[in-house]
Amino acid sequence: LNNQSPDSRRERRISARRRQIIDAAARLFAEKGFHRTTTHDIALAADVSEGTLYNYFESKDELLLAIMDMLSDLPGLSECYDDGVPVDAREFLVDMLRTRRVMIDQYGPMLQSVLSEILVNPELRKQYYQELVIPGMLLLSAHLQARIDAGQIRSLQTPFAVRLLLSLMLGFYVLEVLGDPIIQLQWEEMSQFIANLIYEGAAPRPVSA
Amino acid sequence: LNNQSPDSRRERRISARRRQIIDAAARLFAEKGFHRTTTHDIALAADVSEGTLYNYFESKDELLLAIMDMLSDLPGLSECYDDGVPVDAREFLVDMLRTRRVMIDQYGPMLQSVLSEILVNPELRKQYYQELVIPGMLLLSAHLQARIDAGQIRSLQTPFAVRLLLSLMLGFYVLEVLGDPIIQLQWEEMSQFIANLIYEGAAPRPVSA
Amino acid sequence: LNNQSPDSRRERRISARRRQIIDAAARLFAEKGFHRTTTHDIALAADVSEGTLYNYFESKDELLLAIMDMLSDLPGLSECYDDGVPVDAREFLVDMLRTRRVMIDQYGPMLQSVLSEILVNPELRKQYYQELVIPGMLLLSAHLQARIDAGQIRSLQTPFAVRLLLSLMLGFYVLEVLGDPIIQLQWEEMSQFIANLIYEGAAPRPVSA
Amino acid sequence: LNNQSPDSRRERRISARRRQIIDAAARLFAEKGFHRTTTHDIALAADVSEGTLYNYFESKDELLLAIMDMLSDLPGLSECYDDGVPVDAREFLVDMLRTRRVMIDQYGPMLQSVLSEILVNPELRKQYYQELVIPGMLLLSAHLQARIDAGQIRSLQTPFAVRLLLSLMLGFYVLEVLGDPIIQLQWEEMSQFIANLIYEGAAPRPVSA
DNA sequence: AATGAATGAGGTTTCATTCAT
DNA sequence: TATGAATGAAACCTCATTCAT
Repeated sequence: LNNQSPDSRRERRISARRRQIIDAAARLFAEKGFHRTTTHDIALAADVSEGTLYNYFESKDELLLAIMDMLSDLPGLSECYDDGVPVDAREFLVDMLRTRRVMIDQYGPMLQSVLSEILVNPELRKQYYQELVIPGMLLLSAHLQARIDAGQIRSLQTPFAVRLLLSLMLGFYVLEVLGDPIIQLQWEEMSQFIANLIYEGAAPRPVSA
Repeated sequence: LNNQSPDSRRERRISARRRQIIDAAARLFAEKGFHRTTTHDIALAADVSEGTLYNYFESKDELLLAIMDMLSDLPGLSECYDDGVPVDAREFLVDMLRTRRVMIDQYGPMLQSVLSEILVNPELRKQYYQELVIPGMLLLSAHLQARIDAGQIRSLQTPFAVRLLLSLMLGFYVLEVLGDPIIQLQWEEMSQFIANLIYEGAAPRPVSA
Repeated sequence: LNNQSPDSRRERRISARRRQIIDAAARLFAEKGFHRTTTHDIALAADVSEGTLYNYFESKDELLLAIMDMLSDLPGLSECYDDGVPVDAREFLVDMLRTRRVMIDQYGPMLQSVLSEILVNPELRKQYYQELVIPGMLLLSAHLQARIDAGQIRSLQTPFAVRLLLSLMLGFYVLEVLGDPIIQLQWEEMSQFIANLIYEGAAPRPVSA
Repeated sequence: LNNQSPDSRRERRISARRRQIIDAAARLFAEKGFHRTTTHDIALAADVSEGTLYNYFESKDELLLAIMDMLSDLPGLSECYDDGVPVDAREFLVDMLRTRRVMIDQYGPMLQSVLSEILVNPELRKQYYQELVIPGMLLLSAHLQARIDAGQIRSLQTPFAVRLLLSLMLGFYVLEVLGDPIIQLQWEEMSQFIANLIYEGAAPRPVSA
């Protein structure tokens, strides 16, 4: 009944251990920052010895990179727009914001620590941009194009539009981390508002005759 | 002709020294991050001795706080919308983005180092939110209201709108730090695009009869 | 046909394993030094697991002692002078140097690692002196005496002569490890020269009338 | 009366501190070996803090290199044969061995730790050979040639002779470290014996008619 | 007021050894 | 018997801070 090859069991154990360490580290990094978190802290939180950390990761820096890799492996990114085109454009925006919220709830801590380091680490920055930002923009770009082709939104310069949306989400994320209550508590309402504004514009409504 | 009181000269000298140290620190913090920058590095860059640093700042942490204080003293924030209301709403948005660009060029390094730490330092976060974000939102809010009152934009929920704009700028800033070429090189065109989109909306244009 | 008692087979297997580990260790110790060689390295080189090392040796230190024991078990030392006395004294010196060369080729790495540690480990030093140096000196002493008795060399203070010869060989060994090209490449010629010099002396040759 | 420039005082203080640390380190390295000596030990023995060590030396390895450099800066080497040629050849050998003894008493600990590492560290080995062994051989070579020219010793292949002498001294040094009582206690007598043997040879003395 | 050498607590990392499988 | 993941003590090194000059 031992129908698992020992190798596969071993691999799963190793991968579970890695995950256990990464999760502990990401949480602590988000709470106190990468540099204020000691390897001792991580070992304690992950319930392993400090030595064991180094059986799974070459260095503390590697641990941060591993966290970043997890972020870029997110199945989420691709799937989150995959429900097909049919919904109308306004709904699409709301959906995007909603999905993002879910992902933040799940991967927020990882993003937080990574983002903090990225801002001040040119090397990491480059890697992050290549592995996360560019793929994200490509996906978003394709979706926008599909909307345009479907006539749901007017033709526009997608590179600019993509940056608009991405910046918006990044900015919301930062505001959320900063503890802004509106973002935290009225996310749904705000999503509706944003979607509406972007769809209809801020210009005074022409008095329909 | 020594019409300056010795005290005021002394004060100015002290304040110049402080500024010299803060500038050096902010630059290094932005380049390598707060934690990877040693007090030795700062002393070298500011062309003073390490001991002197401690005559002007109680600790390295204090230095970061001083940088943050400089950011919140920026006259810029208030002035940048002060040209009065007359310009039309679309132009207002473009102006805002343009002004932001100028400020980033000037205060970018300070913001970069502070933002990085804020993401992972709850205490700093709170202070930053109170001293920088809230005042900024209030200013923006007032301006928006003025536009609404002037009939330049339609009535909308200002708290949401304010967060939209702020997030947008924060997000742009992060994308810029990340090295996104479009943001860096086509800022002017992109500003026009954004202003337009927000003003007119993304909905397909009704074929005017 | 199983004419070996299981015990003896087992013993031989154990002893072969020990030898396999010792050889790997000695090689690595000579290459990188005792302290820069990890038990992990040894396990890898000996093609066993780290755990297995500890089934055969109590500790890493024990491994070094085992290497030293191998050196003192060398049959070589005693045999190398055993060809009897007949050859003339000059030839005896050349033989000695030649034999030494062969032994170095074989046991060099072991000697190298042991010697390095001996220089800085008083305990080991004592043991090495007792187990290797003294027996070696006794052997050499007996041989010299035999030569003297045979009238092949003049009567001299053997304790001093023994130290002269031993030091010479030790010194040559160190020079060889240091990479001196003359020692490495012209060993044979040099042996002849040394033997000659010691036999005949460095004094100007009396012009034979 | 402060007739010393502050700079020169500072330099001397720094250089004294360096020496103080090097001496402590060399002593400990010789006693326990490089690897068994901790930076903590060194700091304690040199009566400075561990941090201070690193104000004077980049790393523990650098400390070993500094010790080696001191050995090669020895004025001794060149001076020790400088008394001119006049003394007879036998006396020259005795002098050489005597001088060596003095130098060992002074620099022995340094040599001990360096030699131990050299045996198992190829990089160090090369440097040591270039900086210490080769210059030493050149000096010795010149002296031998002078003796030959003066007719005090017969013509011989100096490269071989040089290696003979050097090996002899190296070997004696190792035997001394090993604690051999004859070398330690009867050095003078032994020197005489060696000088004699090498000068006159081991061949049975022809019965002078 | 300015200096920079000295400090030592504390960080990251290594590695000999153990032990459950 | 063989394995190799887990361990944790201890090593090397850094750096914010102090203080005598």
